[in-house]
Amino acid sequence: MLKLSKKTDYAIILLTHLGETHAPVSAQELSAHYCLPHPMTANILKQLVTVGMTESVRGQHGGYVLARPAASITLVEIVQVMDGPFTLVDCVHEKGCCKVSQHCPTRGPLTALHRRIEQFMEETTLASIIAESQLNLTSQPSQDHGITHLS
Amino acid sequence: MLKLSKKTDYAIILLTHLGETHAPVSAQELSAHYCLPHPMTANILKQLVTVGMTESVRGQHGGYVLARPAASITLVEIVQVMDGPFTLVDCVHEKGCCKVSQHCPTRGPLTALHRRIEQFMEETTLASIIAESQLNLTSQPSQDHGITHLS
DNA sequence: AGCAATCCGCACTGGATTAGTGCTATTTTT
DNA sequence: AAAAATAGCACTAATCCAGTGCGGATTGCT
Repeated sequence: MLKLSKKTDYAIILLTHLGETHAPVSAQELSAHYCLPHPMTANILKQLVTVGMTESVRGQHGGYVLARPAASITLVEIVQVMDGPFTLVDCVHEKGCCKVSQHCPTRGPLTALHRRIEQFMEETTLASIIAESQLNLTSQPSQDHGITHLS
Repeated sequence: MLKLSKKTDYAIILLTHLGETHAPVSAQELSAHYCLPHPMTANILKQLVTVGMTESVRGQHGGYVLARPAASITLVEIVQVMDGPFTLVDCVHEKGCCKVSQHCPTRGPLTALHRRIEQFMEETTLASIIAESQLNLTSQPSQDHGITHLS
């Protein structure tokens, strides 16, 4: 199913929020603000700390902040942290059998597709996501509702 | 997990094979040739018939052939048939809650990514896949083995 | 006529992955 | 000392994918 996991989706939202503020934001605030289940939010934020994308401030009035500039965090990195390594297809055809399809017909086009997706996700940084979301805020609120559904 | 299902992968391989031949090919031949489980192969081919991508020839010496010219079958179509509708994220934020994030920060960049992937998969037809795979056949067999692993 | 090969359509099972939950400890501020 | 917050576990439930199986219909060969 060519889709991003919810965790990845949540992570992007949370990181975007952190990138827009400077003071630490607690997991509770974030989950309340975006109507996400608290434990989920907490887990994701913890995971982001372990990979060095965010830093945590403990104690009362603690919370999370970005550990690195938003421009240095790429979409591909977020996806790989939350979703695991990005592979369009795992090459099932490794076994000695089927020597005929050593040049598997799918490999060429699928590696091409893979690279395109990867490249775009490398170009897309958290900073550009934030920039784009703020552009949308300044435009009309309920203008483009018909296009919001993907596919 | 941003990846194609095996069924989709198999379907591409099978369709590619059908696109290269003219006589009907049986499910058995195909599964033997690519070392795929027979029932799987049969199921995929059946499904491709129901959506009009292939036609079946019953009886002895029967099998499957493409129902349409390879150039008219796009990758996006194959993916959607086997994997279901292509949506990068299903917008979880539909409920009345969270009005603040009506312009969800992820929507902009993710719809952009979505459209790029979709566009590439629309441009990629079965015919172009076949063409590319035949190009590789003429070149050296074991030249580009290091790049075969995606990601 | 009969047999064998093949497709047809449906339903089922097992395993993996995702989504989401819970609890206890530790740190910091008040 | 109490409250607010993160840290680090491990666990459960649900969904989805991969793969299997079977009874039936159709066609070709002998």
